Amino acid sequence: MTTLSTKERILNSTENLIAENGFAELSIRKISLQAHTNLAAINYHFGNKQQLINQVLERRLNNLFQVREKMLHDLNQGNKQMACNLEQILHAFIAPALYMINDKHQGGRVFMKVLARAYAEQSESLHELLANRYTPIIKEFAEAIHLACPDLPRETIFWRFHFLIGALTYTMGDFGASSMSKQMPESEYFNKSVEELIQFGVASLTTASN
Amino acid sequence: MTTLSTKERILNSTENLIAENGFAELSIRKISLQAHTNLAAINYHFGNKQQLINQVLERRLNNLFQVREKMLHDLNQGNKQMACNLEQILHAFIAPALYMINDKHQGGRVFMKVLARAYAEQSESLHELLANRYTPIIKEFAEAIHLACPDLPRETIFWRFHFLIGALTYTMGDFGASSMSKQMPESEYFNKSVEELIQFGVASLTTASN
DNA sequence: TATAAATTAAAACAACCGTTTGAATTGCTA
DNA sequence: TAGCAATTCAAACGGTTGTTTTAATTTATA
Repeated sequence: MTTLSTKERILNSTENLIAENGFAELSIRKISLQAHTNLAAINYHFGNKQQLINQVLERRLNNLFQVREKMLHDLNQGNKQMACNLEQILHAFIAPALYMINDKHQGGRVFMKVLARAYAEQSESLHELLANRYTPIIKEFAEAIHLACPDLPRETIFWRFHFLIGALTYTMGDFGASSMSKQMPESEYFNKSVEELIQFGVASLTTASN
Repeated sequence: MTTLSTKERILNSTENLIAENGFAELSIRKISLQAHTNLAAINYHFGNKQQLINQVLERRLNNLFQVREKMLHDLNQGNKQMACNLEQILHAFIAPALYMINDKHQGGRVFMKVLARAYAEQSESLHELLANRYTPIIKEFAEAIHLACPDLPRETIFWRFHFLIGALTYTMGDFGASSMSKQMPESEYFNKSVEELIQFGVASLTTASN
C-alpha cells in the first residue's frame, strides 16, 4: 500500500495535522507518529520544523499557481489581442483553488485548510512566497481583469480583487468545519461554491465605481 | 499610568500577543511577563489558558455585535415598514468592525487580528460563540438584506453575504501586516477600506442571480 | 561482494510548556 | 486595629517541545 517515501509521508502528515488541529498544536512528534517515521527523520530530511512547514506550503502552491497561470495563458491565447471574458478570468483564478479541495486523492483538499490557517497566522514564509514568487502571476490576473473591465479604475480593481481573494480564502478555510447547512452532497457543494463565488466576483467587478 | 487591574492587563497582553505572534506561539509565561504579573495570576483569575482566550474573544465580540445590532435597529426605526437602503445595512455591519480597528486606545484594532486568526484556527470557542450567541443578529442582517433586495433568492443572499464576511475578515486580518501599498495615511486607509468594502458588497448584492 | 553513502533508529539534551502548591502580602470589613 | 478574604508571589511539578548525537541499518555503487 504505502509506497510513498519517508519524505512524502512526512509532508502529508504535516499537512494533515495542520489542517486538523492548526499550527498551535503541531509538533514533530505527532508528525513522526502519523508518518510512521522516526523522530529524527524530520530534521534529517528537512533541517528543522520551520523548513518542513515551508515545503508543505511550497509543494502545493507552486502547483496551484502553475495551473492558474496556464489557464490564464490559454485564455489569452484563445482571445488574441481581445480582452478576455471576466467570468473566464475569475474562473481561471478561483476554480483551481476550489477544485484542489475536491481532489481528495492528491490531498489538495487538506492543503486548502492549511493555506487558510497560514494566511491568518501571517506566516512569514507564506508571506514571502506570495510577495516574491507569486505576485507576478497575481498581477497578470489583475491586468487581465483591467482589460476586461476598462471602465473600472485600476485602484478599484485592486481593491475588489483583494476582497475576492479574501472571500475565496475564507471559503476555502470553511470547508470541513463549515457552518453552512450541509444538505447537499459535498461534490455538489464544491461546484456550487465555485459557481457562486465567480458570480459574486463578476457582480462586484462589473458594477461601476462610485 | 497603569491603573488597570491585573485581570485587564492580562486580557490586553493576551490580545496583543495573539495579534502579534498568533496562537501557536502564545504562552502564559509571555503573557504574565508582558502584563507584569505573576505566572499563577492567570490561572487564578481565569482558571486556565483556554478560558482566558475565550474571554479575550467575548469581551470585544459582545461589544461589536451590540453596536452592529443597535445600528441596524436604528435603521429599521428610521424607515418604518419600508425596506432599508442596502448600503446602510452593509455599513451597519462593516463599519463597526473596521472602525474598531481604528480605535487604537481601546485596543480594538489589535483584536481584529486576533479575530482573523481565530477564524482560521477554527477555534472551538469562537465557533460556539458565533453559532450560539451571535447568529440571531447575523440572521437579522440577512433578513434586512432580503427586504432590500427582494428580487434576489434567499440562497443567493446567503452565499454573497457569506463571501462578504469573508472579504471583511480577510481585510481585517490584513491590517498591520498589509501587503498593500501604504502610500496613504492609515486613518485614510481605514476609511477607504470601509467605503470600498461597502461598495463591493452593494455591487455583488444588487446584481441579479444567474 | 566489498565499500561507501544514504537513511533510519534509539536515546538523551536543554528549554519551555500549563498547572498546582503553599506561603507572603495586600485590601477590606467589622 | 484585629481578622478575614482576596490577591500576589516564588517555587516546583510532570510533561512536552525542537534539536542533536551516536549507532544501526538499508541502499546504491564499484
